[in-house]
Amino acid sequence: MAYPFQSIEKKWQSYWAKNQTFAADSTSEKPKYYVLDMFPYPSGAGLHVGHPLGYIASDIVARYKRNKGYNVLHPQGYDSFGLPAEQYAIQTGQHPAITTAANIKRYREQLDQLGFSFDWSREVRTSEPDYYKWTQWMFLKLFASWFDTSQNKARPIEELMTILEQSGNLNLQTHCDASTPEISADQWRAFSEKEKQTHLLNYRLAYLAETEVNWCPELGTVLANDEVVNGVSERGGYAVVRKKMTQWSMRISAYAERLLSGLETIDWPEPLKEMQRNWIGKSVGASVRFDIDGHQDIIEVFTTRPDTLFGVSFMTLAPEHPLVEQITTDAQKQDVQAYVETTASRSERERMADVKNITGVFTGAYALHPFTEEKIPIWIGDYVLAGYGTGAVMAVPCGDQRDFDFAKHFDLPIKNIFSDTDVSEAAHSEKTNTTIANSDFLNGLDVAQASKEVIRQLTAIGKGAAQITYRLRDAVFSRQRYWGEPIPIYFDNGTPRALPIEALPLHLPEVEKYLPTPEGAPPLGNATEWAWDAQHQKVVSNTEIDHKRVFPLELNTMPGWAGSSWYFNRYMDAGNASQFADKTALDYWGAVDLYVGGSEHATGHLLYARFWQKVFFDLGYVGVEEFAKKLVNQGMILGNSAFVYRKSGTQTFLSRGLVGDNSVEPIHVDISLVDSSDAVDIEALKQWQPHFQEATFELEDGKLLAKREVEKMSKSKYNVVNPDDICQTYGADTLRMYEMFLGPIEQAKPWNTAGITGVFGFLNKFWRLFHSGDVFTISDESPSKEALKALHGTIEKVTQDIEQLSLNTAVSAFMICVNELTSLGSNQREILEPLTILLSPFAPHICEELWALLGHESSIVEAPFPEANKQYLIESTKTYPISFNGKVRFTLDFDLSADPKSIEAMVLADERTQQQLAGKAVRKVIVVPNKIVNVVC
RNA sequence: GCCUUGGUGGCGGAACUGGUAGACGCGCUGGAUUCAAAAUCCAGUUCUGGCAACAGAGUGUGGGUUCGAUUCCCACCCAAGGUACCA
Repeated sequence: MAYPFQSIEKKWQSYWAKNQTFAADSTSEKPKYYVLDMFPYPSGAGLHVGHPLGYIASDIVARYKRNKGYNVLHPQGYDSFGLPAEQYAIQTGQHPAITTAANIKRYREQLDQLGFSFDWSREVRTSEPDYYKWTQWMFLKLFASWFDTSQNKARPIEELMTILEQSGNLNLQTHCDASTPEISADQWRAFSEKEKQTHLLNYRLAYLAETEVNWCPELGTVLANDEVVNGVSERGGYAVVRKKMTQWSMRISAYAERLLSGLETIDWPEPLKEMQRNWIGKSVGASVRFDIDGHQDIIEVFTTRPDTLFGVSFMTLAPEHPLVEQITTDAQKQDVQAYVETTASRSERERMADVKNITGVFTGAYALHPFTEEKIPIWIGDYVLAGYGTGAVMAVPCGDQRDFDFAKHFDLPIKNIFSDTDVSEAAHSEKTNTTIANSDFLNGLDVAQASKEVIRQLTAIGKGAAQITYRLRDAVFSRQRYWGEPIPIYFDNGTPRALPIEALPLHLPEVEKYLPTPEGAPPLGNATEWAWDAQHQKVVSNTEIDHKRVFPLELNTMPGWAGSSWYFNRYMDAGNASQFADKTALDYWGAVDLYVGGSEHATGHLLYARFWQKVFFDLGYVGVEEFAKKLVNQGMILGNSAFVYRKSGTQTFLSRGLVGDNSVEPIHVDISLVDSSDAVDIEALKQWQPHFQEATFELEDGKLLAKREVEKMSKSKYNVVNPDDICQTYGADTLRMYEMFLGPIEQAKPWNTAGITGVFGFLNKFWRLFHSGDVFTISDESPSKEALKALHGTIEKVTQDIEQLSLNTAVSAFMICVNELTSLGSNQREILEPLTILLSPFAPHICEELWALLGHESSIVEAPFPEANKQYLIESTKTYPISFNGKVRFTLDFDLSADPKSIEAMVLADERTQQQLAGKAVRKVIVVPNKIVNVVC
């Protein structure tokens, strides 16, 4: 008989809810611990067994830390703005808020049945006005800030205005748009209000500018760089094209260096840090200015190899480079124009797909070498990207493979500037194994020395300087969608203006259609009530826009990552109506101590959240610069798909062994129709989908065998395992422990329902320790030494394992312990009481029940976590393996208090030693305490 | 190509700073209980040979260091994830 998990789980879940057992207190004297999960998007499909993996791990840590005496914050919420609800709204006209609320209700039911110790009183939903009010508030703070490079931090825009008032921007050190004009204080003062506002957009951390964006026509919106994968949209896989549009952006590039160096201070997985480093893409090198023969203009290039300056044999400009038109000679005009047009007509995707084809064209113009004054032909090539560096490169064929290939293809000279290095077949792109030659004052130097020297000389003649470039681009922040936070901006004669803070939240208006307007404006363009009455400080009907002081409101909404960039701070003081969180609460909870979530957010959410946190740290709103001290990526739980093979063009299905040379298509079938021997239940298959009723089946040994494959869990692959079903059959405690037992949490692993019986059996065995027959029975006698040893060894091991998040081995340790106690017949209170608390983070329901049966009234969350008594772990005698030259030959029992010398003497005195030696001399004896004795002979 | 992580039985996976490799679970085999089944319990299960005691091999491959290597070093192979005309 299985233990009554169903009634137990229901009982304690309602007990916890009723007593607010897990509500955290922000004013505790106890040390704090903040465990956070990445909050889910509540999709319509509900949870499958893969989703709760990370939640279970963090819940174990949360419960453990509570028992360890910490004040634990373990909240949960919903990232509830998002595309699926909006697309459902487009199809059905149902408001996304309704869909979202229904999905959240379902999520909550599923989460509750797993017994998580979330503090639901702090729940957040990014789509609720009392939450997104503060997202909008933060946007306005970003809008009202600029980055001061001299102080390396964000500052309020008013302080910049004071500086401009006093001295213009001539000596200003800031991170601003490349096209920002130089202005003096006089010029600034002479600016009209509109001119001032336009100028300030060059500095604001949230700014409106015409930028080249990733436009996805299918989705009808722009996408951030991290939402574009291989030239298509991450969601849906639709084509993405480059397009110039006026868009809101976040000046995250100002924080490139701090985002990079901050990684050194946080305990995050190395692969994830590496992804962020690559995304930020720091390159150290120099900028070099080349004069153009017969022109006023100069070409500026960025290079990571300034040491190769004397190896330059041509220059290459991106086809979009602004100088292309001006410098092209009449003779080359036609060719150049044709080339520029062809490249412009090609999508990003085509350009990427076709990187092996070398294309380019000569402009007819020449640049002049900064030292030798040599004439260098200027070419155009689409291997140079307009968006990186300066959009121009100095081509050094002997030191860069792409330059080499380009030179070979167009028969341009290849000058060798490396001594004793062959560059006839390929470029020498490594920075090692060579010294510089044929390079005037650089001859004989190595790469590092030469780089340093050439930068010194370039600086001296004013033709270059050391420079650092980052790949990180500013993040586009506008989305042409309905179901997102409205950007709290109105337009005064085309100039963007912040809504006053008191006017927040700026509520989403009702619209009739969730599609873009016929003119192509975002869905908010359909709203009739979407204008700002500045005088009365309220949103009014669009028809009033012509009136004095009524202005159009911004139609774009914020991207999905806006709300998730700061939610961890909101949990600290979720109910606060007057601030995003009180400073006292923020200071008390500080940073997240353990953050659990997927690595797919590496260059999205996790980068943007770090950026926002740094800005609000600079502005003094939060006290820590990195929001999460430690992060763990849980691996995916994969589904075990099943296929049957259909003979091509027929309705005949073959058992997998009969496929042979037949041409077949694999067809997914529902995994519930396939048993553990991979045989398909054909009758059930016919019931499942009608078209199988007319099918014929070719069997082997009377069975239709399916092919198995491990894939991502998804509805369309019919391989989803639902946690509800597992809870029904085995209970939540079994599911929790089994998911942990499956393997290390960082690792991806396939789900296999068959294995769950092991954990289920364990919990039943544990239950039976407390019961004889069906009667609760425990003994008040003193436990045996063996039982105490088993208990304390388990306490020691489990404590270590939880601290290291090695939860699979902790489950194993419990199994060993219970097996041992069962075979000892040990059911003493002194053993079972601590064991119950020890297990409670993993299997909270059964432990609560047993704890109550043990006669305690209060919840076990208040019971102290047991400490291992080391005295029980030390054995007085121990069996040592004795090995000869590393091979174990026999064992001997020793008193552990004996010193190594006497152990050695005993080994040598044993007659088996003499047998093993067979006359050979003993060279030395190695005694490894508690492990092994090795005799070297 | 580059970066990161990893490679251990039929399977998921253990092994602390180098110290008896394969814990724990699944599966499989045999047994007990049962009229029978489910459930439960007991024993066995890396491979090869042997009834057995036992012997030999064995942590992707090849070398090295060491009394002793899954662990450290060198070279290579493979897999997963990330990323790419980034100058």
